[in-house]
Amino acid sequence: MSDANARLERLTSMLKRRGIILPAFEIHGGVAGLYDFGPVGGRLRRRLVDSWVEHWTSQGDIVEIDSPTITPESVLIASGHVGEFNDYMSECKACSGAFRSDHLVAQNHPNPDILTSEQLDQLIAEHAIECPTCGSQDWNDARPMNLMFDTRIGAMKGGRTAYMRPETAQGMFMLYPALYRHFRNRLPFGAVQTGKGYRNEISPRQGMIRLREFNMAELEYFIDPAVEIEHDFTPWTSTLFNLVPDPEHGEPVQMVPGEAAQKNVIRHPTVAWFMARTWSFLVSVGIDPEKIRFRQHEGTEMAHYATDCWDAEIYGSYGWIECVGIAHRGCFDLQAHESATGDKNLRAWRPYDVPKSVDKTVLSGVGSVIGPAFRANAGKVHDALGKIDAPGPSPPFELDLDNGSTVTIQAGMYEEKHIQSTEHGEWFLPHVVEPAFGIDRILWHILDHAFDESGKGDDGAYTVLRLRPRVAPIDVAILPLMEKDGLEEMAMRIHQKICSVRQLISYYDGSGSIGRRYARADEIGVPWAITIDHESLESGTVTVRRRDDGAQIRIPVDQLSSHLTSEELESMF
RNA sequence: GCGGAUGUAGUGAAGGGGUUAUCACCUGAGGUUUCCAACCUCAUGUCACGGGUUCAAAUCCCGUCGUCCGCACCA
Repeated sequence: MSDANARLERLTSMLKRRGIILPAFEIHGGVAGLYDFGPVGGRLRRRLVDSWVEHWTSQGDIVEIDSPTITPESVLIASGHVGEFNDYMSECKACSGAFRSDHLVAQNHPNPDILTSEQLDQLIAEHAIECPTCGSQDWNDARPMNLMFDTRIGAMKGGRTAYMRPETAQGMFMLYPALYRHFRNRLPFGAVQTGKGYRNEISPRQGMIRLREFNMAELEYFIDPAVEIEHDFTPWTSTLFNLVPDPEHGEPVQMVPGEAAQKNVIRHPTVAWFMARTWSFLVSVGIDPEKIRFRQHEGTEMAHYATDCWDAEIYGSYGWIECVGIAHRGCFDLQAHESATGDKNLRAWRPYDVPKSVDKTVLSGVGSVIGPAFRANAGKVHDALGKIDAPGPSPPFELDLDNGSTVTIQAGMYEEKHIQSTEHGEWFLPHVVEPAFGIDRILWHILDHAFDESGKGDDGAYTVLRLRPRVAPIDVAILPLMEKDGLEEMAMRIHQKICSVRQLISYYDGSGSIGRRYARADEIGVPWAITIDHESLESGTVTVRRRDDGAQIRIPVDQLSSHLTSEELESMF
């Protein structure tokens, strides 16, 4: 076994032993692709998600929403997920190549998309379809590849088909009208949502990398495609990003994001800007900047909705893993929902710089004549006349109505009407830039990058989880030097006081030698350990030990929670 | 879904047709200890599930389930 695999096993078993990440439902045998966050991991995840939400909402034009995970089928039909996820696959028995069954029979059927698996198998057999890879004609039966968990809304047969959402994004699109009102009809604006997404993976592998139920965090940023946003790239003027463009577009380069946008390596400046903001987030929660790269999707691998997509990949025990997808989705989703529902509220209003005035003369039916003459068709006649610029053909003339019939218009049935109006703008479909984060994958890499076994002394074998304080599950360990002479009472009081402070969590540990307790705290990444000794009883001061180097200072106990809250302990060493 | 491997305490491992299943770490209690996994004593906790063979199954056989690895799949 390689060293890397051995390290991975030690990390995994530590995560399980210390209650960070554990296989779910284990007493019932476990289920691949489902994990629990334990007493330590649960808080780590919460801190990570909170950091993420704060990172985006601090921008000022982004709000948080939350929508159901159960999603009616029609939503996912409109979004394309049902079509995309419902394909049948055929596998070649000879070379194990897997192909979409409908593509295999595309030449043999006008609309293979609608065929059942039996029909597909029959067509493949009839036409002796060859495997595109190896030429064999021996196929396994077509099987559906729907990766969504289905369910029903409502009991019994009357229930409506629904799916567990495969992404959170649709919730933001459903709420577009509410967001548009909230932001007083002004683009750009965005919404974030964090929560669970579901994919019924055929065979989940690689631990936290491919899950059946996973934590997502997605941002939809709505922009006017006609307006070039001036993004401020100055925070990253000396930060070189590792960029791996689509091979058709160029070689991997290191470049600051502003330049990459300017030189069109990244095609859209807003995409570049979100890539930069994403980089900053990842680094702020403890991802090693050396292990981040951005890779552009190739045309063939692009999701069905995306027009340009860059993945943030993080390097860890499983190699380079896609952890964030930043996609320019164009107007795909809003348009899809608009045409599926006919809803008129999925657009934004763009005022013209100079209002367009309309000044024309058209024909206008005379109601008192047309009404009796055409009765039920009168309305259509009015509409058709209104489209004819004055003076129009000389009467009598034939007029085509939009219901296909033709009527004869006599003089006196209409008059000329002068129309003068001003158009101040137009309705358009906003475009969307979507950064979508796989929280579990990021969390995994935080742990992976923080897991330090370099040890101290000769024997090595000392584990420290070097988590950033902002994501550390526990802020501080409270350790009485010994559990006697009143040290334990004082320690317990401090512990309870810290825990009562908003956003702070401590834990009390009085068992084992002081060194063992430091080691336990280090292993789950507690950044600070407070030790209460006899001097504490007399002077009201305690020692603060820094996880990363064991250095200690002594501070008054009543300053503890304020120092922890303000994160200024670091500067006191 | 296919092929291979595998399932023994919280973790990691050893063992194996025989009645009390072993070891280390971990965890807990007590002792000791005035700051970095010290030490001593004690304790909790385990053979995935179901069936078969057998006087006796954790061990052998069959099945199921789970897990791991490879193939394939993977917005």
